[in-house]
Amino acid sequence: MEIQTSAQERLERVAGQQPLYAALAGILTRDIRGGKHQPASVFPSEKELTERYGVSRQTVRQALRVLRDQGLISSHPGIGTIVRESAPARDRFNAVNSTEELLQFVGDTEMHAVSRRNVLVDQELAARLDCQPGLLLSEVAFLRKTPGADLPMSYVLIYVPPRYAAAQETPPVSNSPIYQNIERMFGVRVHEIRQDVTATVLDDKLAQVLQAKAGEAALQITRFFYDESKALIQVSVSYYPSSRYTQSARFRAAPNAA
Amino acid sequence: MEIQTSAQERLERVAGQQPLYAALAGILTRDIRGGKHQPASVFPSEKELTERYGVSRQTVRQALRVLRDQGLISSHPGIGTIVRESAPARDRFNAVNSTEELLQFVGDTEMHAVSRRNVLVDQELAARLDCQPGLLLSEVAFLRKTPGADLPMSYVLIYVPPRYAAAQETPPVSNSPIYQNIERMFGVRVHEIRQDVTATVLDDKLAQVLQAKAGEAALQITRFFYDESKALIQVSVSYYPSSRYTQSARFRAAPNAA
DNA sequence: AGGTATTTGTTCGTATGTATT
DNA sequence: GAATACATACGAACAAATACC
Repeated sequence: MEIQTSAQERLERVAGQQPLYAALAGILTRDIRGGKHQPASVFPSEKELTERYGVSRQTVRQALRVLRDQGLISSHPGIGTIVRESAPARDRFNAVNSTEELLQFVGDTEMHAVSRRNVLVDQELAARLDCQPGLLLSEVAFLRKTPGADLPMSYVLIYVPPRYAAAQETPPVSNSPIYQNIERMFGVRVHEIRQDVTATVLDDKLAQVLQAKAGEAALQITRFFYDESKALIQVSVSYYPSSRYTQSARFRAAPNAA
Repeated sequence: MEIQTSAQERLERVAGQQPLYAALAGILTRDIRGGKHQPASVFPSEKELTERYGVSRQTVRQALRVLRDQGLISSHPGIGTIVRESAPARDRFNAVNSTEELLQFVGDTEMHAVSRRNVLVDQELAARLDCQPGLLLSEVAFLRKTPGADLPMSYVLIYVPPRYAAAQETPPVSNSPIYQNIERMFGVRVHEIRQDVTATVLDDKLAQVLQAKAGEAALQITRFFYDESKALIQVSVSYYPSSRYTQSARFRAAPNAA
C-alpha cells in the first residue's frame, strides 16, 4: 500500500550557480537547524528524498554526505538516517574538521562589520591577547552569520598592528578573512596559528550584541596568527553562544600501525 | 596516438570483505606515503586509474575522496589531482597537538574513580552520545587531577559497550586511559577520534563534584573513539571549569608552501 | 526461527557541465 | 577552438544490515 506523495517540492537553486546537491544540502540543513526534525529522530529515507525533491539518489546521497561531514546526521544501514543534534534543535552551527576548514570555513559565512577603532592595550586586554600593555592596536568587530540565518553565530573581535590596519577596511558585509587580506596586501605569510579555547559566560553587553541571554555559556576562541619570524600578524577573539555552535574535530590514527 | 596500457594491476581485496574503493584507497595511500609520487606532482588522472585498476569512475572517485579527506591530495578541474604531502604534513597547516598528544596528555594526570554503574540510554543521552536509545552502556565517572593539585581539573564520564566493561575495572587511582585498557584486553585498535567541544554552565551537581561554583562556565568535551570498521569503542564526556583549563592547539604551515 | 520489506552501502554505466591548457 | 581533467547528475542493480511479521 503506497501513499501517493504527489507534492514534489521545488528545489530552487539559489544564486543560480549552486550544484543541485549543495542546494539540497542547504535546505536539509535549514530544516534540521530550524527544528523541523527532532534530535535522535529518523530522517526521511533516501528514497523518500529522491521522490520529494525529484532528484536522483546519487544527488541525495551527496547532499547527505555534506550533512554527515558536518556532524548533523549519522547513517545506519537497515535503520536509516538519524538526526544527530544535541540541545534544542534551534540554530546550531557546526564546525571545523580539518585545519584547512579552520581557515576556510569563514568562506561560508558572512562577516557583518559592527565597529572599528584603535585601542590602547590595557592590563586586562593584554592578558587576554597575550601581549604587552601600552601597545596600540586596530580593532574591528564583526558578527558572523550563516546566510539566511536569523541569529548571528558569533561575535568576533580582530586586532592587528597599526601597519596592517588597511587590511581591515572591508565592505559592510564580507566573507574573506582578514588574515588573507594581510597576506595579499602586505606580502606576509601566516606560518603558525595558535588557538586557545575556553568557556565563558555571556555578560550583558555580549548577550545584547549576540541577541542571546546573559548568563548563557559561550565558547571563547582566541587565535594568534604569526609569520615566519614569529611576529604577530593578527589576533582574533570569538564568542560563540553554546546553543549555536559546537567545535568538532576528527583525528585519525597514523596508518602505519601494523 | 594512444599507448596501450595492457597491464591491468590486480586489485586484491585485503581481508576479503573490504569495499573496492577502500582497497583502492589503501593502495594509493601506500603509493603516496611510500614515495612513489612526489609532493606537488600530478597524480594519475581518474580515467587512467579507472583503466589501470579496472574499476568504474565512481569507485575511483570514492577512493580519491578518502585521500582528499585525509589531505593527501587536492583536485582541480582542468589541471588534475595534485599530491600534497607524503608524511605527517596534511595541508598548509598541521596540528601540532595531533592524535598522539591528544591521547598522551592523560598520562600526566591521575584519574580518581568516583562511581560506576550501568545506564540505559534514554532519548537525551542517545542524542548526546550518537547511539540508539535503549542501549545498555557501562558508565564510570572520574575526577582528573594533576598530581599534587588540590582541585580536580575535570570531571569525566566514560561510556563503553557492555562487552568492554571489564576494561573499566581500574584501581581507585590510575593514570592509564580506559581506551588503552580496551585495546590491550580486547585486541581492538582506536583508529579515529571525534571531538566535540562546547561550552556549558555548571549546575549544582557538577559544581559540587568539581568543588567549583554553580553557574561557572565550563568546557564540555565529548570524544568518540572508533575502530577501523567505525564501530564505537568508547565515548567520554569531560567537564572542565573554565578557570582551570584552556585547550590550546598550534597549527604550523607546511614547509612546502609554493 | 524464518522470510520479507526497508534502508543504507557499493558499484557499474552514461552523459553533460565547467575549468584549464 | 580543441583536448584534457575533474564535477555533477541521472539510471540501475546488487549487497549488507536491520526491522517487522
